[in-house]
Amino acid sequence: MPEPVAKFAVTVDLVILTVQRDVLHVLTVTRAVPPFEGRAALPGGFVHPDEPLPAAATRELSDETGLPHDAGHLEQLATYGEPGRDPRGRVITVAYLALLADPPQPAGSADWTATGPLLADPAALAFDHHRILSDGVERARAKLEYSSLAAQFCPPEFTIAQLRRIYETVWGTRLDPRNFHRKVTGTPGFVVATDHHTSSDRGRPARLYRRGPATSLHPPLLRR
Amino acid sequence: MPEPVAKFAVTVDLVILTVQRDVLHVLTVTRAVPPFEGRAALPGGFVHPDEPLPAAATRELSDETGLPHDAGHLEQLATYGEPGRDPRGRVITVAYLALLADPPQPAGSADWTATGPLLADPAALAFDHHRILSDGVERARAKLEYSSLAAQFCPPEFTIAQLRRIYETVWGTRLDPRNFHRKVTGTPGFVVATDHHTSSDRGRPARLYRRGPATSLHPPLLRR
DNA sequence: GAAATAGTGTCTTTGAGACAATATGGG
DNA sequence: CCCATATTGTCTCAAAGACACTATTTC
Repeated sequence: MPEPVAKFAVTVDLVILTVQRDVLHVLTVTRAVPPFEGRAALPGGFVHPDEPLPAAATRELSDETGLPHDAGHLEQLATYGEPGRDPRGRVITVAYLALLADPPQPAGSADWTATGPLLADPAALAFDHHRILSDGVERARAKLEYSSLAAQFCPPEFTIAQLRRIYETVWGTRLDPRNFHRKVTGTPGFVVATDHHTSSDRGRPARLYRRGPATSLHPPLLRR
Repeated sequence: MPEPVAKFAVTVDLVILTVQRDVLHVLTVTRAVPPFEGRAALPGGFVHPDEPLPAAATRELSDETGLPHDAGHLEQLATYGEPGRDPRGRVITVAYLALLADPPQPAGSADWTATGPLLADPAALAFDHHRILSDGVERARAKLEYSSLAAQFCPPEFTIAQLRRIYETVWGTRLDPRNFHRKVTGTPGFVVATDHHTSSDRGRPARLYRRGPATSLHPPLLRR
């Protein structure tokens, strides 16, 4: 006796993070219709019938940012399916985490929002998006420790100080510039030196680096 | 113009790991019907209409093992939804990872299978379960480094040597018993000493410990 | 030259790894 | 006693953190 198989609406929601002016920002959209009309929410949308989940995430990402499909870093975060998380009915959402370097100003009702106030107020975002954002930010924080992901927040060429400010912004800590420099340049494959330098606004010009081939950091760069 | 919302069958699949006789095992079921009839698969089942995802995972876990709902460790692993991963149609599965200490022999067609051969042969398991198992084992391996999860593979009271063999089994490495002992007993909250001892089969009797309150390890216990 | 930032060198401390030495049970 | 395993101690090395010092730019 085969029991009837329940079917569910499935969406993809995106936590798209970037660092702007030394503040961690997330892309939000303002909801134009109930429920949560006028409230900020994470961008997302329904998965198409024959669409792979990563394809849906990539599609939403470029729709919302206007960036090409291969821009930045994208990984699956987690899946949220509490009955009642959407007042309209049962919706299961697969959340993805994206990290971008200096993306363009988005079109439509989308905008970059500082994560600080959103994390402090559990009701600032619609649905259970506060929880999803919290999980996304925590994942990003944790991965900076043992992966080279921080460089995904930087443009193709960047200084060690820029990379350090990424860590300081995401972690909310201070790092010793000198020890950080030694650690980063001493980890094989993390960054690759170019022969370009910044035209310094103040102080000695800094060498520019590119992302190296390494994906994981051994030993890790631990938070205090 | 609201586009029609596609609906999907959603299942929960389980990677249930345990260590038996110094070998990492996973719970598998033998499929009784096509597709993949007679092939081993991870246990799982459809999510009920108003059932939270963790509830579905817990339900499947106790159905398959006969264990109470609060036994062992259970966490969400990842979600797999490739069109075509199930030949019968589009099915999205939310995979969970469970870690158990000396569970009972399961009933029905379920059985404990050594992970080694399953990981070596991508076609040993039905569907995309090879990928799911690989991800689950890799998650467990990684989490042993920076969490106290290894103790979840141990009975309520265990020796440091038992705990060490968990690490050696899951990682496939050798660890120095003396350095491991210092590290584990020196990490606050990882293990708590009891005043019980083993009745030694050979050698000096070992003190028995319980799981401590700590959940994360700082600094981590890194693989070589 | 003064100020600012980049980058190097050095010392101290912490913790991992190697391994000797000691403790305590069973034959 | 001998053997095996548990547990402690000691030494060495690698890497993190503190911080003096040098380098190179703008003003």
